[in-house]
Amino acid sequence: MQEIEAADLFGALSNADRLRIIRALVVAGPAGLSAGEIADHMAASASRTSFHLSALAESGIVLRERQARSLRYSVDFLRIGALITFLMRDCCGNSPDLRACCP
Amino acid sequence: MQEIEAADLFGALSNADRLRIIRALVVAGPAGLSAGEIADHMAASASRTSFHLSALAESGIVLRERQARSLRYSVDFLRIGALITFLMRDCCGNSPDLRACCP
DNA sequence: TTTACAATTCAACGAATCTTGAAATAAGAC
DNA sequence: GTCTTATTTCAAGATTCGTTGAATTGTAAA
Repeated sequence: MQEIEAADLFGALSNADRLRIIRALVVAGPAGLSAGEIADHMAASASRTSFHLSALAESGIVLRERQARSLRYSVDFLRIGALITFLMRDCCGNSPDLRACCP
Repeated sequence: MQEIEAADLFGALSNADRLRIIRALVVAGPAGLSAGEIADHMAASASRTSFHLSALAESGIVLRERQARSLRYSVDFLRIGALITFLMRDCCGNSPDLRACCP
């Protein structure tokens, strides 16, 4: 992963609303959640939720698929895993100090 | 770690210049680098480098210590480790899918 | 085809971020 | 003390981000 791509992914994670969305999607599992369910979960407006979902989808952290009238979102674990790998290996030199801090 | 704190840390990582600074500091090891050495390494102006260093220091990802006329910066591995732990455990539910993606 | 529902897009605005170059601060050398 | 070096801070401008509410698109049901 290149630095610019990693920076974009970190940018997608740099907002508390978006972190809460990701957590909800992880709990939901592979089936994911609809945009409306996510908005309910966050007690946020539809447009605000959609704004954040678009940021996550554009970065590739979440996947989106139409299902009848709803759009279903789910987490892309491969992408998050690639980001963690970047942080530990490419960015932080796979340092023993870091490994020790991340059990 | 709380969501807002994690979001701030991700924000500190959401810039390619700052990722390059971190990489240089990791390579430099515990001794760290002075602000001037970092600016040379990045081929960026002193003020621009200082702006990004302040962002990293304020988030706590890097530590700063005066040494004669220089300010010496170094990485705080504990803080990065705590962020990775948040991402894998608190945010992503310690999912086996994620563990599998992050060897 | 009309109606209702699900979700996004748009327009507007304020807030935050990033860059640049000039000015100010901090610390040591002379 | 003055001078020099190292770094930050300031001011200005451009860009991007986040929120709100209204308008729009897409899909299915009646």
